[in-house]
Amino acid sequence: MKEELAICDTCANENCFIKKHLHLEQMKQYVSKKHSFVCKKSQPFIIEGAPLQGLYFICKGKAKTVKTGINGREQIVRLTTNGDTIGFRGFGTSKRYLIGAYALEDTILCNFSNETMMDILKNVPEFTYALMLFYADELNKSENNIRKIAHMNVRERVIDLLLYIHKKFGQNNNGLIEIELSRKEIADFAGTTEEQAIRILSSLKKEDLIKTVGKRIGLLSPSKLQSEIMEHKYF
DNA sequence: GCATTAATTGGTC
DNA sequence: GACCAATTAATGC
Repeated sequence: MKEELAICDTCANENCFIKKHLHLEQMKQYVSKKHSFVCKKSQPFIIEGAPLQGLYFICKGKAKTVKTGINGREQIVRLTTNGDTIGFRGFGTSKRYLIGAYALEDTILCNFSNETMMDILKNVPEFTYALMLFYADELNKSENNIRKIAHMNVRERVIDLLLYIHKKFGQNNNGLIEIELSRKEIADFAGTTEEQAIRILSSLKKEDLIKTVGKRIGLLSPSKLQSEIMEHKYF
């Protein structure tokens, strides 16, 4: 039953790198070599500093990737969901993972071994080219994040996060964003402490800009929030 | 139902 | 804006 979890042929993730190139005849042999499994909520599937074990793709679910700082403080680097890929950094250049990854909910993952990935990269130029474009895009995002952390204050970074998850995960018909992050995780993303994140959420709530139901957050006025961080969006 | 964990608030540096 | 303490809410077992 485990291997039945994720079949690329019937997968709905059109944005997945594998799925996008599945029409190529050569890809079929590699796809059959992948290994898929379930990672339970809040469990890690990549340990920071552990030896590389290939590339992971999210078939269904959500995950965070983190970097651990000096005093045990974590920085959330990226949030990922269906079709996204994880563990691509350090590929070829490093023997160990430079990030850790945790499931934010029960998540079905697909794993391609180092050897399989190497074969694909060497033999399927379309795939390699697409991955290069992806890297370039990720680098750009990473540079934007540096700027954000340098120039934005905490309130602005929290607002930025809210708009980001709003855009990435969407809002359901109750007006709540389709992801559950703990206050700690919000803080880890915004590069601050849990208390500070809570205070900012509280004031945003008082200002009628957001609403909260348990861990879920809803944006009442995305445009107002957007305008508050507008000055940082020059690009 | 109890026990551990998360969220919140207030205060100090 | 971080760190600590106290209280309350939520969640796991």
